Amino acid sequence: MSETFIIDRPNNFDITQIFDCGQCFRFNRHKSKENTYCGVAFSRYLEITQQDNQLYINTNSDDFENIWSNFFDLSTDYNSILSTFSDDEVLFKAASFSSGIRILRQDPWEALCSFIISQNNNIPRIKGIIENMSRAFGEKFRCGDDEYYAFPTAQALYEAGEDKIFSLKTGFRAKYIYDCAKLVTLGELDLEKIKTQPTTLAMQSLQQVKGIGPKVASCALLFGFSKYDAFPVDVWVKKILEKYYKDKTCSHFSSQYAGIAQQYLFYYERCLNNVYL
DNA sequence: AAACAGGCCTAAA
DNA sequence: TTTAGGCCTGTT
Repeated sequence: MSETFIIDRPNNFDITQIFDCGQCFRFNRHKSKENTYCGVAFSRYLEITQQDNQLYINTNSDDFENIWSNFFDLSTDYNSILSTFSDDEVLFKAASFSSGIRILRQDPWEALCSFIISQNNNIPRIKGIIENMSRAFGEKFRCGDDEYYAFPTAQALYEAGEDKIFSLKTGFRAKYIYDCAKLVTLGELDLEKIKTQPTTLAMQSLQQVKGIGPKVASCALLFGFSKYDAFPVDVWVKKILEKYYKDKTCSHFSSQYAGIAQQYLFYYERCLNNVYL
């Protein structure tokens, strides 16, 4: 339980970039421990520390192999992806700056639900809602002496009902969350099937649901379904396109790694604007 | 106090 | 097919 798994000199791995680039909402910098992030994913609690070019993960080798190796997308060579961006000066600069980012392989339902919550919302409040929602409807589990809550299943939210979801201050998103949870529970929205669909089709499938538009769908696909070619366009990316790519067409970002490019640009531009200070 | 936040829906041109 | 308001809530 209290084993520590160590990775020496991880490639393209910066826990600050990974957890602050806005792709997931349940991990935060540890209150007191330096260089440590902690959070919950896949019904497990994780603490991860990065210092002196080493990674310390509080997990046993079974969970590392079965859960976290996949979660952190360790089998993907980000340097080779990054090198495909070398013909775009702005992008290559952004990518070099953000080269420690990895696109987490999050649970599809959690990613989808989280990005429904994210719409017209700010990150601290998104995190708060998700935490309260997990506390209210997620399965409780223990890690050491402490208790944590898994992200609620679609079925748990469906059974909770729209009113209880609304009471968590989700506002107008409550009915979107409820409807989506219902569809997933009843098998009318098949996330496993969507995982196998090409991105364009997967986008259409998700956008059948009211409350899921292009931004929410593409974020869910990128962060929850590992669709690297999904290209979320939010207010920041709009600004970036205006600022650096005025003369380009949108097909400029249509490679199989467009989503990763987006994330590099997104993080880079937000750092330029001191969003993370 | 009014505007805004990692959008989306609906109604109207 | 594109465009303007409105929307829950919390923060500034």
